[in-house]
Amino acid sequence: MLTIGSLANKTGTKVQTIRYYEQIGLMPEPGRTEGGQRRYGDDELDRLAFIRHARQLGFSLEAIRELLDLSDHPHRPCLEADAIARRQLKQVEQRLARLEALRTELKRMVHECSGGQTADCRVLEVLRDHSECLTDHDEIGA
Amino acid sequence: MLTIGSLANKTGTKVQTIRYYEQIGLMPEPGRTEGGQRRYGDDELDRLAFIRHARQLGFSLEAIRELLDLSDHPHRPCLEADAIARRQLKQVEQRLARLEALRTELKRMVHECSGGQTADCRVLEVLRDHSECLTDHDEIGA
DNA sequence: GGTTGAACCTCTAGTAGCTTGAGGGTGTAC
DNA sequence: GTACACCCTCAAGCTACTAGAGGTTCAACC
Repeated sequence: MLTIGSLANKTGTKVQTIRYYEQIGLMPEPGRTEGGQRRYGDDELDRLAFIRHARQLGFSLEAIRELLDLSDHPHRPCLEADAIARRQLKQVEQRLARLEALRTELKRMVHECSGGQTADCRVLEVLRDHSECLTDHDEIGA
Repeated sequence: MLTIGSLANKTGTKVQTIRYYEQIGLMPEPGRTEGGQRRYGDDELDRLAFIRHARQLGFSLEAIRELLDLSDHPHRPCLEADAIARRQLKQVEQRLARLEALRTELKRMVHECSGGQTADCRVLEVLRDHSECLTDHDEIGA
């Protein structure tokens, strides 16, 4: 039986985060001691490890909810899980493309900085003059 | 003189976002008509364009605040602006490295999916078994 | 001059995915 | 039996916006 703290340690999660996952129904309500402290078993450890791993891969909590649900029904076809992963892969590739464009522009800014006064600063100039910019207008979130 | 709506159009910003920037002090309080509607001039247009461009490059609002401040003092040395940009570049490169690792793992998951039952699903299996995972434990935000 | 309708106003609350803090109770080792 | 690390709940805060309610103003047209 694990306390919430040791579960947190084993999974690289913060204690508050575990309680948060319970609150939103991603983790089940665990057993409690007489005094009301949570105690966890191996099932919960596995489930939390699954969640954290998926989070590290960038899956949203909603996607993880679906994946856990699929994982709980081993006889359903796995097309759905596959679709979720493909969606995630696509998103990752889009973000990569955007970040690569940003890196290019940032590198250009930094390399052209003369080290003089801000009046001549290439960094500020580039930011001021949007016309030199390659990136498009729509999305911002990285 | 521009209304908030046309300023929004010209810069690819939402009206609410402009008001938000004003609220947090990133945009100045503009002049108003007798009826109380905001009216903007070219200075504000430039400032907002600067902000949006910097946001597209992934700078945080706090970083942008510093950059605007530097931009307002053309005779200060530009080392600071350069440092902010370098910091940003570093962050972008870190995120790129992480995303590339994610892409690799996601691709592996997706390509190995057999299309059978969830019980045999490679996607879920990989998520369950953290030991196959290459990514490290610390940061999660993409 | 009157009327219409798009665009404007303020204020509040919601989004994701947590994190932080206040104020207090529990469990265990010595 | 007492110290103290750990646990509890509840509420609020974070970033960077976005959405909606309920009401007002502007500009064009007749």
